[in-house]
Amino acid sequence: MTQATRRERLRAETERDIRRQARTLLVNHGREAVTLRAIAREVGITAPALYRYYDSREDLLRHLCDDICEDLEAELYAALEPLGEDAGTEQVYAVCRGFRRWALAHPQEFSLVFASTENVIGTFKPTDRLKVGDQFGKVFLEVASRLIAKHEHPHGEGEPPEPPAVLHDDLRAFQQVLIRTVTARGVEVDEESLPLGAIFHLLQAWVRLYGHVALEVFGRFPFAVSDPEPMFDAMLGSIFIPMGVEE
Amino acid sequence: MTQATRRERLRAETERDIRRQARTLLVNHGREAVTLRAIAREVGITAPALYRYYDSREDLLRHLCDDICEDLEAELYAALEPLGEDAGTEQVYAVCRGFRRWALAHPQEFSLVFASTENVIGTFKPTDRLKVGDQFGKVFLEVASRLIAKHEHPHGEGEPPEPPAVLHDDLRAFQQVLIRTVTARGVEVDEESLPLGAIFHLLQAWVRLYGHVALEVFGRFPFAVSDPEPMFDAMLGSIFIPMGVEE
DNA sequence: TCAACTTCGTAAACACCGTTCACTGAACTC
DNA sequence: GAGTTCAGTGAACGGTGTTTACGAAGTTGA
Repeated sequence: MTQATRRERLRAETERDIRRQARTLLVNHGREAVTLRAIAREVGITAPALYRYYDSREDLLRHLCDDICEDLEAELYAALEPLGEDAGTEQVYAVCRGFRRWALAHPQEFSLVFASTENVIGTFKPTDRLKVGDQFGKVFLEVASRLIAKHEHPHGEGEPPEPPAVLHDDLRAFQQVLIRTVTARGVEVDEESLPLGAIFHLLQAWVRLYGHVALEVFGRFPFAVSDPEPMFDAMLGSIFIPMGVEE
Repeated sequence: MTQATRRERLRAETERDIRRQARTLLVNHGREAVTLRAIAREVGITAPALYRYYDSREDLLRHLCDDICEDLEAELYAALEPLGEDAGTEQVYAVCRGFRRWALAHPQEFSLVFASTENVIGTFKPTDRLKVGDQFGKVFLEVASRLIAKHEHPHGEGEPPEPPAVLHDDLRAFQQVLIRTVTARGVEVDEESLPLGAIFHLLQAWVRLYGHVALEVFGRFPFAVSDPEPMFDAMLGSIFIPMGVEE
C-alpha cells in the first residue's frame, strides 16, 4: 500500500509536529520564543534531536517561513474561490483585503516573512529571477495580471505610461515569469496583453499595498489612526480606479 | 563652572559609551548581537553594571531607538541645509531621497525602528496623538507641510479631494499638530493653507515612501530589481507632480 | 533468521545569554 | 570626618544554541 517505511512515516509525522509547535510558539509568544528547547519540550523530545531535522535554528525558521507563505497563499485563494473565475475586478480587491486581514491577524508571521533583514528567507539570488515560486506577492500579482490580460481597457483609456528605461530589462524578465504563471492557471496571455507599463503599475500597487499594511501592523502611521480600514479602502480605490478597475 | 559633580560626569560619559558600543554592535552584527555582556565587554565593565543605567535589555534597545531617530532627523536636516530656506520643492525631494539613502545605509537601524512588532518602541497611546515629537516621519511631514502652506497651487489646479469622512477627526487632530510644529519653525500656517485633503495626500505619500524603502531594505520586491533608484525617482514623481510639486 | 548497517533520540557538556543579589569601594553630603 | 549614596563586582540561577559520544530501535540483504 504505502511505499513509505515505518521509519519514514514516523519521521514525516514528527517533522510536521515540530513545525506545528514552532508555529504556535511564534504566534503566541513571538519570534524570540521560538526556541529549540521549547519546541522540543512541546513535541516531547530533546533539543539536540531537532538537529536530525534542521541544520540550525535559523534553518528551522527558514522552513517556517515557507510554511507561512504556503498558508497565506492558500488563504488568499480560499477568499477568491466564492467569487468565481470571471469576477476579475472583485478578485483584485479581495486579494488586497485578504492580505491586509491576514497580516493584521498574524503580525508575528507577517514580520518574520515580510520584514526581516537577516538571510532568514532568501533575498533572492539572480537565479530566482525566473520564478515567482514560493513568493508572497505571487497571488496578488497573478490575479492582477490575469485581470489586466482579460480587461479591454486595462489602464483607463490611454496607453499605460512608459516605465523608466533602466527598468526595461528587469520588467521584461518579470513579464515572462508572469505570463508563464498566469498561463499555467489557464488564462491566455502574451506580451501584448500584459505590457511593461501595466507591470510597472502593478509594482507600484504592491509598494502601496505593502506600505499600508506594514505601517498598520507595526503601528507606524505618523499619527493615531482610529480606524485604518477606510483609509485602506481609499488607497485601493486610488490605486485601481485610475487603472480602470472599479469595484 | 560645570554644575555637574564628578560622579555625574562619569555617569554621563559611560552612558554615552554604552549607547555607542551598543550601536556599533547593532550596525555590525545585527539586533541579536546586541547583548548586555557584549556591550559590557566593549565598554570595559561587567554586565550587571548595565542595570545601573537601564531596567533591562529591552529598555536599552528602546533608548537606542530614540538615538537612532535623533540621528536620522539630524541627517535629514543636514541634507536640507545647503538648499536654503526657500527651496521648498527641492526640500521635499531631498528629504525623501535622504530617507531612502539612510535606510539603505543603516538597514539594522531601520528595521529596529521602523519594522518591530514588539513594544520596543512606543506604538503610541492615545495621548501621543498631539505630538509628532520624536517621531521618524516628523521631518518629512514638516517639510512637506511647510511647502504646501507656502505654495500657491498646492494640489495642481483644483481643490484637494475630500478624504474619507471617518478620518476627519483624526486628520483634524493631526492638522493641529502639524500647524503647531511648522509654526514653531517660523512659517505662517493655518487651517486654510493646510487643508485636510492635503494632509491626507501627505499620508498617502508616506505610505508609498515607506513601502518602497522597506521593500528595498528587506529585499522583498516581487522580482529582482537590478537598480531600484530610478524606480524610486519615478515613484517620487508620480507622488508629487500631481500635487503640483515638480522638481 | 541473523548479522550489518542506518537513523532517531538521548544525556552530558560547552560557551553564551538576561537577570538577581549581596558586596565593596569611591564619591558625595553635611 | 562620619554617614550616605551609588557605580561596579563576582557568584549564582535558569535559560539558550550547538557538539559529542553513545544506545536502541528500524531496515536491509544473505
